[in-house]
Amino acid sequence: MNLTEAKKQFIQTWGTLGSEWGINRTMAQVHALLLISPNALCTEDIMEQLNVSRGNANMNLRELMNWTLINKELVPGDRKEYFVAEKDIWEIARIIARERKRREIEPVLKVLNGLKEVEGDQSDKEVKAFTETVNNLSNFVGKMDKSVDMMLKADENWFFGTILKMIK
Amino acid sequence: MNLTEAKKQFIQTWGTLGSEWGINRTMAQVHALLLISPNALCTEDIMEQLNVSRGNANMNLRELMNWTLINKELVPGDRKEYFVAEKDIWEIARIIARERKRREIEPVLKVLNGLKEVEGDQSDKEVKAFTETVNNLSNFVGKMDKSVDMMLKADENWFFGTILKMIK
DNA sequence: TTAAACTTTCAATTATTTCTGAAAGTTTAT
DNA sequence: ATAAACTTTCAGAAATAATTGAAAGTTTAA
Repeated sequence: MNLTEAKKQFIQTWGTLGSEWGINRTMAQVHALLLISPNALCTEDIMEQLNVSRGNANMNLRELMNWTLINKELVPGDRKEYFVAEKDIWEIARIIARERKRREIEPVLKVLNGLKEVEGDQSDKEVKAFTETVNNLSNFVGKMDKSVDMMLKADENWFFGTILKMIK
Repeated sequence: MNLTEAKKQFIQTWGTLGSEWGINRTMAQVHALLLISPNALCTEDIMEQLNVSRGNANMNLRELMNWTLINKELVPGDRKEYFVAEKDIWEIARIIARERKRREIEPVLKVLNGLKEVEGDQSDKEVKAFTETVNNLSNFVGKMDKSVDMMLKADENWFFGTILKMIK
């Protein structure tokens, strides 16, 4: 397979994975494009290569900056903004873990903890089933949260080294 | 907070989390409803409690069965089908991990491995950047895949015991 | 200043996903 | 057989999400 075809397939695959994970497809595609690009790209480049409008390109670049998955890069003698992606996969994984923890895990944990204090008689089976599920979930999600914290502090080799060692 | 209000909030929160993870909101809500229900519910119950149509209820129940997150339960002397959710959170986590691995990780891994064989001169920086990213990603996703395999075999206490011990 | 170069915004459009509900299909009891 | 009880299907409707593109906003150089 030639490079042009391979790039296309890579960008497409990453975009599909993105939507399956609740991430805007174009955002994932812009990220993919920058991931495999040896040099920084400007908005025009992205519009051209992905066939998207200026507004769309701008919006998704901004969002990728929010996630800190990409950075602006200034090219001397040029007024345009150029963008480069963080290339270290472990660093990317940490950024995504950190953001999803903040946006998803933490708010849910907060709600679950609030729901532990539902009033009612524990001999009522409705109440019992509810509190049991909420307690179990809150306990589980709490452990997930702590596990992500650990991963955020860890070094890649040590992390996978330890995890994969368990399998034996 | 009273039970009715708490239930509503729980179902709503779970539904929102579902959409953030690329899962149909109603499917997540049906799951939530069954998770906190002490007894099996029939399609009518779900239509009523979630205010959804028969078609919608049926479709999402079927999909939850596909995931094996819920099971049919027969009530003697009744022709209707009743549904119960798996309540063990660790088992639920394993089911979700297993399904997402199958639907998302494995296909991506396959594509990435295919893309390793892109033809072209490694002294071309475009080719070099592409193969480097693809190789790093493929390596990383491969480790993720193996980690999920391990989790699928593991016992909850041992798993979190080991993971959380690392944090110290 | 000011005008060119560039970025951001946002109302309107388009695309995608989800939902409805009635009809068709299936099963069971008699 | 057949009719009642129940489940599934699916074309069209509704809801949601993403995209466009032109106008407004901002920055820079001279």
